[in-house]
Amino acid sequence: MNRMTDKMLRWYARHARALPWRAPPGQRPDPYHVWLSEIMLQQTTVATVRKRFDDFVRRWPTLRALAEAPREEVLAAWAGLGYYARARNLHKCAREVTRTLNGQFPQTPRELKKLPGIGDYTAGAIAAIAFNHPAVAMDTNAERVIARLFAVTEPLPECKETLRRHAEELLPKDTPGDFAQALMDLGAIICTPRDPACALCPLMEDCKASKQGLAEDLPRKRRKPPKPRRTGRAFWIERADGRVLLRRRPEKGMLGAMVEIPSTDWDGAPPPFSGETPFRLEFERLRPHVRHTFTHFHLKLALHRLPEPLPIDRARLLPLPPGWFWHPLDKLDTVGLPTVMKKAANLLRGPR
DNA sequence: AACACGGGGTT
DNA sequence: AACCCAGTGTT
Repeated sequence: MNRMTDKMLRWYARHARALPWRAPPGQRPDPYHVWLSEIMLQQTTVATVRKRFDDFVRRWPTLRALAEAPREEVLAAWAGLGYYARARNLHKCAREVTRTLNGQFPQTPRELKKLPGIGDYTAGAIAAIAFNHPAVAMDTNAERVIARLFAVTEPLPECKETLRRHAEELLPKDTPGDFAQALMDLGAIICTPRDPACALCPLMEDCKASKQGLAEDLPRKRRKPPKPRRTGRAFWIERADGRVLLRRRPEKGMLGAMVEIPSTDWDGAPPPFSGETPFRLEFERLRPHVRHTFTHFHLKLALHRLPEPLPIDRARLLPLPPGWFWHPLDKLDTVGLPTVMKKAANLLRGPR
């Protein structure tokens, strides 16, 4: 076993974080738990996932239970976690594994990668952690730790292959799961993006970047372009019996397949207020806007609502397009609004 | 290789 | 405001 690997594993044995999806020492974790946690953890912090993982497992204790759940319920349970393609793929993957693989996840990265929502990293992580298959799991933690250990100064993403080769040199064939998680915990606790705790690092004397005073500068990354600003309008249409008009978004694109308050497109320039309001109804404008930042743009959402709830008999005359529905206001929290829509609803349902 | 795709936390 | 986070899928 490589000297650095040995130090890493010894450190991990003493400092591993206790996390809900990890098995007690000496036990094999449930592949369903490993898979679910890895999907949730894609671009999402441990603190956020901690709160949601238990909810999911309580509600759907097995892969089969998740596969048999209605898709809307899974999407609603995912609301607020972001990157909603993950939720669509999660449900699709659960059904594929249950139906065509007899409920058993494949054990190799090559086969795992064929499943929806499982890419290079997640395939390696599941194979290593759940099945002890000798694979590396290159996430940003692993990339950072390896880039520093070997002082890789070439920027990401060009150096990805170099980093992977270095990681594979260190990979212990007998305990790949511990290695993957040791790399992650080291990256999360010691080898942090900013102000790494090199003095506490078990690999300090092996780390080329630390010796050169380069640790905090690695890995190098290219700067991201600034986010453009967009605007839109949301329309709150309440009915006299305490329901509000919602709709499901298209399958693909932003917030795909999620529920929203009827809104205009989010362009740079919203249409005039008196223009295309739903059903040509007359709306009042709320003072506060909703500001929300997505991955690649800032959104400023103007909020509109009817002066009075719509009488039932008038509401019945509205020609509801496919995907639109009246939803009880007292059950708004169970419908699964994405965060931007939750912010809007919280303002719209309150007083002016 | 570049881009689309959320949200919350830190600095 | 910029950066970060247990990335994947599409083009």
